Amino acid sequence: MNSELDTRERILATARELFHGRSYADVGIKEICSLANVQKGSFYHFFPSKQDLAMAVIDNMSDDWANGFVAEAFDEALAPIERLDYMVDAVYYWQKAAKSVEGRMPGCLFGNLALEVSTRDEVLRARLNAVFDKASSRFNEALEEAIEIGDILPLDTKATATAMLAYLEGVILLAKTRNDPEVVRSLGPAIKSIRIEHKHKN
Amino acid sequence: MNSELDTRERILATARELFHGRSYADVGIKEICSLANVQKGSFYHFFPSKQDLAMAVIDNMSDDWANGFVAEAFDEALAPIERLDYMVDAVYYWQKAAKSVEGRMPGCLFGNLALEVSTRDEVLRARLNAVFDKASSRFNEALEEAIEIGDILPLDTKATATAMLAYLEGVILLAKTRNDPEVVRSLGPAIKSIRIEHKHKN
DNA sequence: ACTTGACTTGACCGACCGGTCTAATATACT
DNA sequence: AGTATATTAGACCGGTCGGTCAAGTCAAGT
Repeated sequence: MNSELDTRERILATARELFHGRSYADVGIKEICSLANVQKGSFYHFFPSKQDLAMAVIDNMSDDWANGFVAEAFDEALAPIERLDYMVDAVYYWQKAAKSVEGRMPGCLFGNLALEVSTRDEVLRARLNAVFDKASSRFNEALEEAIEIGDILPLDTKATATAMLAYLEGVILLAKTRNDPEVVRSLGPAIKSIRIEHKHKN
Repeated sequence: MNSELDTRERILATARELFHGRSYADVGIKEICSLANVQKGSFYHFFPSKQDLAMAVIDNMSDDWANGFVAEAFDEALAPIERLDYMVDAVYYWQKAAKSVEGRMPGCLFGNLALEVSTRDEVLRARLNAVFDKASSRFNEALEEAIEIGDILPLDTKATATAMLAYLEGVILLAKTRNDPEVVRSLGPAIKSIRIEHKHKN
């Protein structure tokens, strides 16, 4: 029987929300437990450590993300270039909604965690890196397709895809620092202007 | 007399290094004090709180930055477009050097702090935002000049300048997550491909 | 009926956090 | 010399941190 949403799920959802809205270090296990209506002991029954919880949160968010609006954005029915705009829009609306609820722009959970923990925790860093790789490959597919159908001139799709992801993360970073989602809308579309040519043979 | 480098300066330098190499939350005042060979009491004589220390660190780094390689990069003797490459190079060599010393890529102090604290601390957030504004205006000047001398076609310089800064921060974020400065070198130069056109009149 | 093992409870642990405070000491001015 | 002031020293504070643990509860398996 589901004890009104599996205890584990409740912990996960609460942790995800808190980590996203604040930061890894600022959110304690005690707070997660009380928000999720769970006792400490139960927590440590499901998650051996805070680090393990973070891993689970990353995986969980990554899945939701991949099956949610990223799946929509990179839908093959959309023209490849339009997928980029869709992605930017999705980020914009999400951040805007989050801000109107919490008062602050939370930014990207992965970006936030990456900068916070990657000098301290190899395991989490690697996990976050894998998430970025996966995201970047989505951009890559879109670019390859765009070239194939002649929408854009040939270029180094892998490098450009990574650059686009970097740009998106950078835009979110700046928007969060300004606490203003409109930055995403005004800067975001320029993601389409980024180009990295194939390397010349030396 | 300088007690072998002003106590205050020693605290500042140590804190800057630690905050940059790890994070704001992870570094305690006690650790800063012992590394700087200063007692707690002295610390709180110079800095009313950890937040004030963070402010001072931000200002200090911002000054060093503006008078250091940013001043070099945006030297008016350089062709405007070359300044962008210079900036990317500077970031690359700095991150590479830091990694070879510490084993990890620290990334950008401002970006790191921005994502870590801006949902929690309005004052720090505003300060960081001001730093980004200042940096962005440097890009803006270069772009205006580049247009004036006909190096690039007219565009929305302010928006493009901010986009370029965002891109740089994003590239650093990804590089840090990969713990690989080479990302800066391979992705960085594409900063020149970013363009945001003037808004159409509606 | 009895055992097993997953799950829950909440008290408890040592370590550490940011910050305070009093007393001592060095320095500068008169 | 005497006094005010800037600086240092380090014990101390309440609170929180991540994590442990012994003692249970409860449902399913035999």
